[in-house]
Amino acid sequence: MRRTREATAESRSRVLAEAGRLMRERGLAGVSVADVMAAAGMTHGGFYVHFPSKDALAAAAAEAAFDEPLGRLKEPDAHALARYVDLYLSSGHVAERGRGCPIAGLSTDAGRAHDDMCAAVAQGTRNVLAALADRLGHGDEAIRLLAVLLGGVMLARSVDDPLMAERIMTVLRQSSPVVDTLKSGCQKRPE
Amino acid sequence: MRRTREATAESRSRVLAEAGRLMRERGLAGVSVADVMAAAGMTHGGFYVHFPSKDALAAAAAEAAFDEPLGRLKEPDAHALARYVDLYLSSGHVAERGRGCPIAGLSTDAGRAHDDMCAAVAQGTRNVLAALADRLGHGDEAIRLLAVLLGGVMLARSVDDPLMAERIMTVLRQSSPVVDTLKSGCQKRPE
DNA sequence: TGTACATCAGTGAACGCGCGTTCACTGATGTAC
DNA sequence: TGTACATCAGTGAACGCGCGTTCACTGATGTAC
Repeated sequence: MRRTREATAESRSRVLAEAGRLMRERGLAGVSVADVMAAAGMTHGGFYVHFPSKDALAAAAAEAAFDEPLGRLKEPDAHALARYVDLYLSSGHVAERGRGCPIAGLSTDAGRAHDDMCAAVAQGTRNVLAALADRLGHGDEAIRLLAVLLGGVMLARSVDDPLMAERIMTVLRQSSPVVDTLKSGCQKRPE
Repeated sequence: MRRTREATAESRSRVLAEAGRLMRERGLAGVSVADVMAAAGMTHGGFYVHFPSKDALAAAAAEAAFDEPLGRLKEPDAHALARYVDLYLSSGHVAERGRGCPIAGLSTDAGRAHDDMCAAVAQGTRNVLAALADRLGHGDEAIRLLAVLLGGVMLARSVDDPLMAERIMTVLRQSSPVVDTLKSGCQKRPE
């Protein structure tokens, strides 16, 4: 049955959010259109009202998945970057792939997917780098910081052991590159 | 028709090598048993002579994929670590996923796969960390170095732009953490 | 060493299942008057 | 504002395709004598 325009928009948002979560958890190929629709509280037939294909959903969901981290990085107060780094290098981030960094959760799949999803993740990644560079006042520092964060979480997930993951997070939080970067970041944007 | 024992072993090796390459390029779900067998010069029916299931192949291929990088890290001469880092932070490594680091190419899939592949990648990752720690004389330094390497290649692949990838590689090669780590590595094992 | 037979690596057709996509249908919403 | 009709979001069955796996078969290899 037909829904209100508002309800339709909410349906589409739920589909996007659940797709973003499930894709990060199970991978694009590991999630079916029916899975996503069921998670959003619908049946699979209605999917094509919202998206022309599964590939189009993947691209839109990948783009949408960057909204949350980019929003956090652009919060006006001075500690936004420190919070971002603390949350990134946390055991919770290692465990909760579905709600974690979309670069860590989607970039491997994006490289193998159709052009639209690949472009969405590439643009999102550049946006995160740009937001970090804005905070740090230096593009090279943004690259250094994001490499450590991304590599740290990938490494901690790869070892598949909570204790080892915690150690990796601790070492990287204490490591000079991250701390130095954060210090210089706070110096540049003390507001 | 039956083959010699040697030919059978070579067939199995070819299947493992091609599976490792294709899985890193296209992902586990993106490669069919028939694809792997065709790449190894056979038809799909013979697959089950060598492996009981596709999952078992994934685990065996993941384990085998670590042989090459671990071998390079354990070469006796003093520059093995420097060569490993130079090759890791190179544009060629960003582009050639099929022959690149198995952590970068397989860990995302491993986290979603059955236990055997997950365990194989986890063990391989720990072995790489141990080999780096042996070279550097310090486990924490191994974590810091591998995080930068892994994160750098993931980031360069994610932006999907050869020029940006080259910039990321250059920044990380010049960055103090990697260079410092290498310096201390050479000091500890000058032999 | 030579011979006869059993073994088994690899072939290619077939099966069954799940998935992306399509489609006829439903009934509440939106709109024209 | 109220009414009649057109629209369309969502349902659930169906289709076709690809994939993992099985199986009967082939013929060269390995082995027992």
